[in-house]
Amino acid sequence: MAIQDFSQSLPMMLYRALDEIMPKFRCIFNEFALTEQQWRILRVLWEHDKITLGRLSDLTLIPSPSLVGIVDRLIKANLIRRERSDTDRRMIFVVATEEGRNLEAKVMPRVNEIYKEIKEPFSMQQWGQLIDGLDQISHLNKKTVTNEHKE
Amino acid sequence: MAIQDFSQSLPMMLYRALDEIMPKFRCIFNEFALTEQQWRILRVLWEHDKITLGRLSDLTLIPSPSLVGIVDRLIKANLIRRERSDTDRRMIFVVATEEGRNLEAKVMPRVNEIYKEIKEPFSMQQWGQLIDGLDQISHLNKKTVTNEHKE
DNA sequence: TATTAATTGTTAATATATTAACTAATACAA
DNA sequence: TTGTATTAGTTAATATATTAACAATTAATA
Repeated sequence: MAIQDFSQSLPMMLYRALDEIMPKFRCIFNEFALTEQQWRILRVLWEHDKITLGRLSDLTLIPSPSLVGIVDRLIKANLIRRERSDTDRRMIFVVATEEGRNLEAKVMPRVNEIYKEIKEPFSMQQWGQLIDGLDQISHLNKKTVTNEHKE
Repeated sequence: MAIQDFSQSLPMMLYRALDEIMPKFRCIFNEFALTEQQWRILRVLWEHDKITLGRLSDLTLIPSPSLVGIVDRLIKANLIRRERSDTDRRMIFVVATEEGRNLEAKVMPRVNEIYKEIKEPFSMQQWGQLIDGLDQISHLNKKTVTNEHKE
């Protein structure tokens, strides 16, 4: 017995959950003239002083080709800057400008407020189960729970 | 205490889960020269003989402006067709062609196979908790539902 | 009935996703 | 060292998302 009802399939449930919560956040981002992807990059830079484009792509889940343009626009907005590595000239670091860093104190409280609203109706156990389930999904290929036979 | 670690926030957990599972499905879609969105539309039409663009947008979670072009391309591929309503000339129905309907028997078994793989490492209880959690997220604005239901 | 409001779908402008191909720099092996 | 493979980032082409504005149709109301 596989997927019966499309609307109840895992992918659509995930998409629908995002479809429900992200507009709430995007309202805030728009107030600060940020797109969701731009915010993700700043959000990571608030936790990492200096980060390569590759790692930034991993942490934001923004594909490298998209990252190029998004970073360009953030630079134009004077919120971040590029910095080529001296040791490995292939690598490019991204750093938040002071203006970019200053945004954290303005945006985060608003975002945390919404986040709290979303989390509030859940019991601590329910929430934990949800996060654990999602975590297991996103590690399907890593922790091989199934058999690993040799030949 | 709100969001501490960006990577562990609900939105990023949801995005990461999708990022893990969707490429598996997209491989199959590509074999049939379908994009993910095109597949969603066909998937809905296999459950509904005739459906308006508005409702199709709701069920596929594809925004109306995007739907226009996606439907155009599906028509060009001879998989669906438009049909203007006689009773309310604002509405446009979308219907699968025979070629579109025939795809179901070819694609669904492959998709179900992947779906089973994803679901397999979960206990029935774990899976139920995950789906219930996602369902509660996507109904935050509608109604506060207590879990424990469904037969 | 004339006017206004709401609904359905579309167009337009900009930003991002997806896939493939490509450049430059580095690592590595013969 | 030379040749090759790998890595980090970019460019290109096409498809989709987001937001706003718009046209056509229907519904609602004075």
